[in-house]
Amino acid sequence: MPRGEHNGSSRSGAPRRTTPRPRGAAGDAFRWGRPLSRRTMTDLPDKTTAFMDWYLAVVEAANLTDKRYPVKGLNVWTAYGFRARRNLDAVLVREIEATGSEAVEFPALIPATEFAKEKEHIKGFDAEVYWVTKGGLSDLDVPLVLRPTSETAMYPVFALWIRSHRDLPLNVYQIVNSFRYETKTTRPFVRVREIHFFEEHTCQANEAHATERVRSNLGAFRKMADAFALPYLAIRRPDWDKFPGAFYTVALDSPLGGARTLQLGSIHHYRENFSRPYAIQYEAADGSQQFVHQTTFGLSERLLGAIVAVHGDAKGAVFSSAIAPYQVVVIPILGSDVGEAPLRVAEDVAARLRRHGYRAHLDAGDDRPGAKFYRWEQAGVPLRLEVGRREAEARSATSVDRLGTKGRVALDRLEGEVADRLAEFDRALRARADAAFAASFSVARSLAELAGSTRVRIVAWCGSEACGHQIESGIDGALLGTPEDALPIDPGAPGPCIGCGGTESTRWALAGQPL
RNA sequence: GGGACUGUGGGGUAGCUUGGUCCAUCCUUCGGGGUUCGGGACUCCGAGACGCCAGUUCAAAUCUGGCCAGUCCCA
Repeated sequence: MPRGEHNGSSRSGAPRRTTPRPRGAAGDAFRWGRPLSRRTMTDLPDKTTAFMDWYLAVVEAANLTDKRYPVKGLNVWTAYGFRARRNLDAVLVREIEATGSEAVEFPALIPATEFAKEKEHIKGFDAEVYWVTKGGLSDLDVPLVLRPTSETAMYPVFALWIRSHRDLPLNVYQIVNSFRYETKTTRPFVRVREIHFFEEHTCQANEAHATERVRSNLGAFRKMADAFALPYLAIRRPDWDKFPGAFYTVALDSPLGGARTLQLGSIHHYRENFSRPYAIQYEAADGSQQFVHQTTFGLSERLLGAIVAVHGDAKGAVFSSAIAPYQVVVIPILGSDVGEAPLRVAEDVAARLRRHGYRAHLDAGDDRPGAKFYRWEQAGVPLRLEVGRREAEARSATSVDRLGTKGRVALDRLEGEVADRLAEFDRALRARADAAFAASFSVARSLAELAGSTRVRIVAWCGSEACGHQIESGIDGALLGTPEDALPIDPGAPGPCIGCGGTESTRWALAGQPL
C-alpha cells in the first residue's frame, strides 16, 4: 500500500491556479461532450519545481484520460489513452504467458463471507472496499464486496481445482478492473478508485517453488520494464508494510525525481497464509495432504503513470515504441504552391508503414505544421516523418524523433529505416532514463542527514521496526525496504544502523517519499 | 476522525473585500467562412458559465445559512 503524500507545489510567479478547478456537484456541472480532440497547452508547469502540476498537465495535454467523469477517482480512457493501455497490456500478457501463466477471469463480486476468511487480509482492505448490499429493492442476505483484489474470489475455487500434486503448479492471471475506495486525493493512473489491474495468482507445491515463482516474476517484470524503457528497483518491503496477508512482499519502485518514488507493482509470497483458511490442499506423491504455497504478482495502470512521470519532459509525454499509441506520425507540409504531391506521398508512407505492422498516423489536418509538431510531441509520439515538396521530389522523408534526433529516410528503404530509427530512439530513451535513475540515489549516514532529502536515500538499517519508523519520520516518507538486487550506486559495506547505532545484521535499505 | 480553504462556459481565469455600471472579463477550446501552411498563423461570424437549495434585499456571481463536491493540513 502506498503511503505518504506529495504536496503539489505552486507554480512560481504568476498568480495562476495551481490545481485544476474542482468540478461542481456530480451530475450537474458535468457535460457529456465528446473528448477534446486537439487539445494543446502552450506551456507546461516545470517538472522539477512543480512536479504534480506538471504531471497532471502532461496527462491532460497528451489526452490520455478524461478526468471529468463525475465520480472521484474514476477516469475515462480516451481513444488515445486506451491505445497506450492496450499496448501496455500486450507487453504484460506476452511476458507473463512466456512464463507459463494462463489467462482466466473471475467474477467482480465477492461474498462477504469469503472475503472475511483471512484475517490480516480483511483488516487491510476493510476500510477501502465498495459494498454491494442491495439487489434491486431488497437487501442481500450476504453482502457482496466489489473486488479490491481477487484472492478471496479465486481461492475458494482454487480449492476445488486442486486435488493432486499433478494439478500444480497453477499459474493464472487476469486483467480486470478492481475497486478501492481511496480516501486520499486521487490522481490519474497513480491513485484511482477503479484500478485497471493485472494480477497473477499461483499455487505451488512448497515454499521453495513459490520462492522460485517470485524470482520468475521478477524476471518477467525485467522484460516488461525493458519494453517500457523504465528503470526500477525491486525492494523487499518491511514487515509492517507488506501486503495484508502476505509472508513477504517485493515491490517494484521507480524514482520520480527528488525523493519521490512510485510503486509500479508488487510480488507477494503468501506461504500457506491463504491456503489454510481457504483449504487449498493437494495429495502429494506420498499420499499426504499438503497445503499449497501461493504467490501473486500485481501491476496496474500505474505503469502508465510511471512512464509519463519518468520519460516525460518539458515538451510533454514520451512513449517507448513498444507502447506508443502511435509509433510514427506522418505530417505532410502543404501549401498553395506545392500541389498534391506531398500529401500523396505522406498517405503512401503511412499506408506502407501500417501494412508492415507499424502504428502509423497521418495528420493531414488543416493546422499549420508547427502546431502539429507541438501537439504530437506533447502526445509522446516517438517518430515524426515530414513530407514536403523537397521530400516528395527526392523520394524521402525528414525524420525527427521525440528526443530531437533528425535524419532523412529514403522511401525505397522506408520500413527498414523506420525500424532503425525507432530502435535508436528506444535506446536513447532508456539511456536518458538510466542516467536520471542513477542520479536519483544518495547515501544518508545519519538521521539528521535525511531531512530535506532531494534524492531517494540509501541508509544502513538494523531491520527493527522502531528504527524503521525513525527513518521514516526523518525523511518524511517511508522506509521502502531492502533491495533484492544490487544498488544503483555502490556504497560499500553498511555501517551501524542510523537509527540505533547497532551493528548487528545491518543492511542497506532505501527510504523515499512514495507518491 | 479533527481543522482550514475553494467551487464562474469544455479547460484556465477576471469580477467577490465595499451588492447595482455584469443579459459577467480575458486566454484557450468548439462550430462555420476566407486567406494561409518547412516550429504554436491571421481574420470574420457563431456557441458556451456564476455547484445546489433556501434566506436577506428594491437589487445577489458578490452577503448569510444548509447541502453537495473538491483541495490541503493534522491524527
